[in-house]
Amino acid sequence: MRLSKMLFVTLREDPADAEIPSHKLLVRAGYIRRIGSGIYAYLPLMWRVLQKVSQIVREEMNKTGAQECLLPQLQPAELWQESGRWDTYTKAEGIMFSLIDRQDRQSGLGPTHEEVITAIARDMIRSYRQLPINLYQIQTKFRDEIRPRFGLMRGREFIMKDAYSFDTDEASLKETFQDMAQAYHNIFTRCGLDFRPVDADSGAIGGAGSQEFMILADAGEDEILYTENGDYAANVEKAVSLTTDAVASTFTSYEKLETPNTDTIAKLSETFKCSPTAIVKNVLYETVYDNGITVLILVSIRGDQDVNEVKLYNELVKLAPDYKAQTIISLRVPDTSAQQKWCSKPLPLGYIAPDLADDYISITDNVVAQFVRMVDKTAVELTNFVTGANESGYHVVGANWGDRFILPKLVVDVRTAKAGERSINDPSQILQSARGIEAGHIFQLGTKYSQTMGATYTNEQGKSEPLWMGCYGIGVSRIAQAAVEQSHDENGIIWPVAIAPYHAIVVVPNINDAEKMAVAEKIYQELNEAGVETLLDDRKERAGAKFKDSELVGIPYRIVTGRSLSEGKLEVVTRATKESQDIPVEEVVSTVKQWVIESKK
RNA sequence: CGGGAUGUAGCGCAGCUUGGUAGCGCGCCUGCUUUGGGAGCAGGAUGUCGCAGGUUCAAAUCCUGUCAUCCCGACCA
Repeated sequence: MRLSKMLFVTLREDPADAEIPSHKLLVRAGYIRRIGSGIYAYLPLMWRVLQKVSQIVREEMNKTGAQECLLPQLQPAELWQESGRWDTYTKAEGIMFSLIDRQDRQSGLGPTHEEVITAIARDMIRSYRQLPINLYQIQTKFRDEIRPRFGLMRGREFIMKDAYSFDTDEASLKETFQDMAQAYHNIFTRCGLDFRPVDADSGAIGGAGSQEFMILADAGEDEILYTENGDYAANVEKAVSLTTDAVASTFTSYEKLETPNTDTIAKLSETFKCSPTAIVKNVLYETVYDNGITVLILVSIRGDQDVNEVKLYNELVKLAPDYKAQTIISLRVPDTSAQQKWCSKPLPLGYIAPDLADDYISITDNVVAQFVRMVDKTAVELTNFVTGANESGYHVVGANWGDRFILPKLVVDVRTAKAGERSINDPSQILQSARGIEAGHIFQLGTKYSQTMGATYTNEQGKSEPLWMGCYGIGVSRIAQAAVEQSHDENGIIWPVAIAPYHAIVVVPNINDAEKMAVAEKIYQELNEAGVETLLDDRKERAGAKFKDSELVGIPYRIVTGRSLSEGKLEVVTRATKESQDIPVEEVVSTVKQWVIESKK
């Protein structure tokens, strides 16, 4: 491709609406343009990158025996009502765009395709002889993100590969899951990315084991904890660790003491000169289930620990049947205005004890009149601990479970693991922290969808069994931007060769020099014929501008028909290392071709 | 949805306090010169000042409403 003919517009200044380097660079280098909030046009250069990524994904998926197909984006509401996800996905804070057509039919734009694929499986899979089978597609997905941001990182419309597997039983599903984990490993490696697979929370999609593939970058929205020896890696939402030991309490007898202005753990530990690990902190949460019932939760946890809201969320989902609900709509620490809706009298904030009386909750419709009391494992073993006295300005010391306080029946793990703590797999390993961009997520769904939607097969004994399902996503457009986030410098993008829009660019410093132009044309042609995807910068620009652009756009190899041509040589520059070398004209094509082949290994 | 901010030329911004009929840089077009690190000179084109009301002789500027976008939070397969 000749740049003079290409839709190629670069910007000298950062766009005002971009925050992170990858977003700024993709816009500046002419890869993407914003059309609406969270909606982007993929311009010619970007489309080539996306196709490169897609092709790698496709090849690795095909290698596992998975089959490509294309599913509808416009999906009837009935399908989602069947699986029970219509309300969760469209209600209040839902993420599905929904619409009503002229026949008054309700549909949604697919944020994911479990329902569609399960319906197909229900219709088409009859026998164990057809299993296992794995179907995938690469296409645009829609999510009504509350707050799109960072360009393609969190868009409302984005490209994703999603695969759905069907197996006869759990063991077979686990094998498929392992195959996918390996395929993902291959995909990210081939894309030239620095990544890490981590244990993950399954979130709203449900299911058992799940693994995320994180592309490491400081701008990542997720924190991951891992050990140096690679034994353990998990999203902080899911991570577990060995806590530091509690320092024994110095109090020996139960006492209520006046403690004015000590409404935080820090102040309390200062006042009593005691370790935060000798304190039981009681945190109040408010959750709303999908049937409108509000429940107040009191979590007791060791003073130095923080509540992990994802873990807490999962514990509360388990309680949903108790309230005749299916799932949770919201979970938060209630602010003053939220408290007013159910509080019968002012809460002793900062001084709450595990036995805060239920009569703080006024009797109202849709609000459960008792607190759900939970204790985190870190607080269970504490003795003679310090905690609130349920009265502003007072704490109690020397308290014990089973004595002054009843140990809540719900003993749970809802603490946030932190860097610096010991690994559960190998206590000699200390957890490290890194930021990551979630670019892939694989789930073992089990029979959740097949059961609710009646997708069954007949086994060898002639008995009808639900299909065992797995689902496997990869953010194709997200990978493309994450690659830039991970690999750029002050001059622009540095694409890994495998996903660069072009491998090489031939720059002619002065197109008026007929001889140099002729050599450039020839090299350009020969490179393309040799399979090196090459651009020719034949624009009527000065050399400086062309060099700047080639660096901004991030093409791996630049070939310049310049001064050294008088000695029969061309200057070849590697974008990533800035290394420059003069290579005899007749060797340039074979050399660059070899570099491209090498760099893809 | 809560908090904060911004909408003026293709892009980045000034002008608004104190109303007087719109400007700068980059980009774009033409010509000449220049030609290996975002060139110089000369000339030129481009605006419903987000939208709708209102106040006023007069509104980019003041008032009211509304829409959009971005940031922080909540949320997020």
